[in-house]
Amino acid sequence: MNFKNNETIYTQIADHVRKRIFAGGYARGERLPAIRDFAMFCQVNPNTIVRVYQELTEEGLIYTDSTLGKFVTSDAAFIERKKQAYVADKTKQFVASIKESGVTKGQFMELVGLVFDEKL
Amino acid sequence: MNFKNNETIYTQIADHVRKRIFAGGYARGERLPAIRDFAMFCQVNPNTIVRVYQELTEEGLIYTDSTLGKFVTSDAAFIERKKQAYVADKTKQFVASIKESGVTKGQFMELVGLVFDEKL
Amino acid sequence: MNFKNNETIYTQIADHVRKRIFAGGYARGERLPAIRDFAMFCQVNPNTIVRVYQELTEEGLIYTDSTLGKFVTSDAAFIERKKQAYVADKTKQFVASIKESGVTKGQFMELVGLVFDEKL
Amino acid sequence: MNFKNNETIYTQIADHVRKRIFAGGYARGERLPAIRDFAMFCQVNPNTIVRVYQELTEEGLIYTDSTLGKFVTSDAAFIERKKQAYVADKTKQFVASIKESGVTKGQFMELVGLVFDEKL
DNA sequence: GTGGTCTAGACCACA
DNA sequence: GTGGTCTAGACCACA
Repeated sequence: MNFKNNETIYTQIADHVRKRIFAGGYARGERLPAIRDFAMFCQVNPNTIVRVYQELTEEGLIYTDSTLGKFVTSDAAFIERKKQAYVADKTKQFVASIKESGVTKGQFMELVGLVFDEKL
Repeated sequence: MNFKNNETIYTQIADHVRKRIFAGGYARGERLPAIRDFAMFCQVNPNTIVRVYQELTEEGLIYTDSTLGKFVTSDAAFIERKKQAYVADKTKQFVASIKESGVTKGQFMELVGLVFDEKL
Repeated sequence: MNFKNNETIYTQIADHVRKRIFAGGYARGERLPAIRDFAMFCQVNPNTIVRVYQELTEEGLIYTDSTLGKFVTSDAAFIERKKQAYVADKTKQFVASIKESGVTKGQFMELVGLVFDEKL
Repeated sequence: MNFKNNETIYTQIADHVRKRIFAGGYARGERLPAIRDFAMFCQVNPNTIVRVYQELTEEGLIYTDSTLGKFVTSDAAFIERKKQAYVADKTKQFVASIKESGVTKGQFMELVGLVFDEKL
């Protein structure tokens, strides 16, 4: 994982896990990586991962089965709703931001399409 | 101006000014708000604005006429190039990030279109 | 460190560190003094050192390992190139300036030689 | 005249005049440009030139004949002594500074020679 | 303890 | 009034 400078590390990792849950990379009910392992993998202090899991727990995406570890919620509909909300929210923020630069819809939609297909 | 928590204030303001230059809201050659005035307006310390203007100066978007103030560069082609690069870059980052959540191209393009037209 | 009046403190310190890197006094890969320590040593505000390190970071001479500190780049060839450029540049500026006073080459070269050997 | 950022304008102008006196570009006894004219030429506030002339007056290089203007001293020996001192002093400062970067005498003398002849 | 950001406010050069 | 530098010091994320 490479981290950006201008955003806190724990939010970057939280976002990464969230999206992986949305995409099914962590399936519903699946056990998440142990804090220490994940910290090692990210080359990050375990406290940082603790904070990540806290945040996702507050959102209801994961839960703790004490001693067994952290698990993705098994409520598939809930995950789907969160995913739709997340994507819509991020997209609104991004599009609102990019529109401030005075780009036209045509140019922008074309750009998004090309970028999605990794042709640019 | 309302600031987000998880991003530094100076980058948020810098981004705002940058986009306004791209959109022509600050025209080429136009004088930018004085540091102290802008700081008052943003309810922020003057040093924070100093940093914003420093960053934009390094990018070549603005320049200083000491004692007269800060001005947008008058090189329109340069601004246009920077704008294209900015929009493409931000879009690449955003789309790459959003794809991690497992969204399909069809859904996403439709969403972007609706959001652009503020129908959502 | 004694500072001259007519040049900003941060440029004087930056220049000092830069030259020390060139001379190998801070070896490649070596950790630089912590911001607060260096500030104490120079009897200067920590923010001033922040600015010094920022400048050297932009030049590529040093980099940050957040929480571990600041380090000299390990690219020896890069340092050498920067050194040659620095010495040539400063020398050009100085010689051009001193020539305006109407000194002859002979006198000047002799003077430089004596001064280099600290015989004057 | 182009001014550097990191040195005050009045010292830059003062240095320029000083060196021109040393080189005979302003001959001994010659009248210096009127404050307003010189200010116009430098695109600078008249107060700045006032300060320049003050400094040179304190050094004894120029004097004021009230109502007639500012004149270069007619004491040629004095000017010569000042010139030697100036060149020696600046050279000492420069060489001491450049030696900190770890350059060898041979390299440096060769560089100075080339630069003096504008072959580099 | 490490760096990064931000504030409140002073003082300077220049116009 | 304009920007530039600097200080003293707080608070934050991360290890």
